[in-house]
Amino acid sequence: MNKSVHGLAPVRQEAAPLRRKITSALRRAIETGALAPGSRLVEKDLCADLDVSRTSLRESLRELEAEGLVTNGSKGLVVTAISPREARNIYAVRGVLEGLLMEQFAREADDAAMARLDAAVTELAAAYEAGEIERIIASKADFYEVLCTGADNMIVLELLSRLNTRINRLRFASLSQPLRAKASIAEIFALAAALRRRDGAEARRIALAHIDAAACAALGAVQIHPPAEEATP
Amino acid sequence: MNKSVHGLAPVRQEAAPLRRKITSALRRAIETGALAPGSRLVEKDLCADLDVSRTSLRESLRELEAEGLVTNGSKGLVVTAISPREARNIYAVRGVLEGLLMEQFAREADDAAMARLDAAVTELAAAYEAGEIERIIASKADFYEVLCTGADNMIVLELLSRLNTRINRLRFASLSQPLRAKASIAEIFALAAALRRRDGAEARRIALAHIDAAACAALGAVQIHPPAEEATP
DNA sequence: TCTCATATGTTTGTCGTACAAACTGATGGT
DNA sequence: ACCATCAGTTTGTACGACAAACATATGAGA
Repeated sequence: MNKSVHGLAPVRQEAAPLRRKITSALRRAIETGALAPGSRLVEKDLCADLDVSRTSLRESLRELEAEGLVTNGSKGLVVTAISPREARNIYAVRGVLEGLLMEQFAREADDAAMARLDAAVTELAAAYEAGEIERIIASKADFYEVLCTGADNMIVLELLSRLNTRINRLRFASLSQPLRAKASIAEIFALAAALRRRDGAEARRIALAHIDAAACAALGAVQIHPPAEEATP
Repeated sequence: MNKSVHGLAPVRQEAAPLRRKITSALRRAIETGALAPGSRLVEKDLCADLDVSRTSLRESLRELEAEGLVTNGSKGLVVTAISPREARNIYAVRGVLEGLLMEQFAREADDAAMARLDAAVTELAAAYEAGEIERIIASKADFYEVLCTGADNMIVLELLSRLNTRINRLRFASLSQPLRAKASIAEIFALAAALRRRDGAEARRIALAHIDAAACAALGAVQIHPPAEEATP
């Protein structure tokens, strides 16, 4: 997508409509837990807090509703709570999506994509090293962006982003374990190496293991991807 | 979810908010092609057509935007056009999601789920037989609902629904081929048989083949799931 | 005192209007 | 034929209004 021959990053969107900022603000609040799962979202209060009109606020709430971050229960809008089962399913889905992504990237990525991958991996490793959770999440988003662009599969990017917003609260938990961080770096490097070798199957295996580990860290679950996943004769 | 011991279907939501009806109406219009891909969505016109206020209409548009059915280009809102590449990716993603779904269902479904599956398959086959496209799509939605409920994975249901709204226009094309219909019935029965045997791997293989065939019918593409998909040593 | 019904307040869903800013297209001068 | 200005359209945002659904408090009666 980025056809620039220079290393210029695209200019950031300065003039985002107000409702996007509202949506982002609320999304962040939900992800960080400032708005706890299950808590009610009262329009009047949110308008007062954010100092915006109800019109714009409601449009933002519709977006969040469509994203699944808030739910329209019988008692009005509440922040969606994710059950352990749902979390497990999200990790399982991420597994198959990332598996697909790895194989597509290994098959289709061009040299520019590989170069971008290296840069993204380096940055991600630095972020893990630094231990700054916000930065890790941002770097990881970039990392996926690079992967999906290289694989030319924006559908996966969209779905993964959507899933990630839901489990970012859990990720805060798993990412704050320093032990995991060390292991994660190694896994990411191994992943990149496999991709550079264009070994999609191996990359997929590493990605699955990576997600499993993250899921365990986040959920304390034992097995997210049971043996059946591998049983292809 | 449906714990009723009788065969009672849940009561339909009578008092849906107006904006839901608006959203549904627009979604249908897009799916059927009444609103063609690329065509502009002018708020004032839509308000006039649907006879609703701009406030409610705009909330609906935000939902559709979050669903990816409409896109906010530089020239205002337009109906999202799906490129062949995107369509291929959607089919590929459906493949891995349904693969996961099959294995989960085979592993976790209880007797009630199996019974519901049989009913759904019978209905789906009847729909194919009758050749009524609307009915096929509705039955297939039911079919997935049964599968996801049995697999206890609502996340997949949500993602598949989202993907399906995007490619329903293509499905109109592929489903109208009577030859495909015959083959589809056989595939669906084989799928159900494998699930009843709890043979997740086989069910997954059939599902992949089914999607491949559908994709070919819709896109004229040759291969959506290349060999790498099977290459698990 | 406990219970129920009524009154009161709060929240949501919908509408209409308004207006600034961005964008579009038309008009007209050179 | 080209450009500049002007008017119309479209979007983004805000406000105020009101009915209906819902919640809460209040008070009457058992």
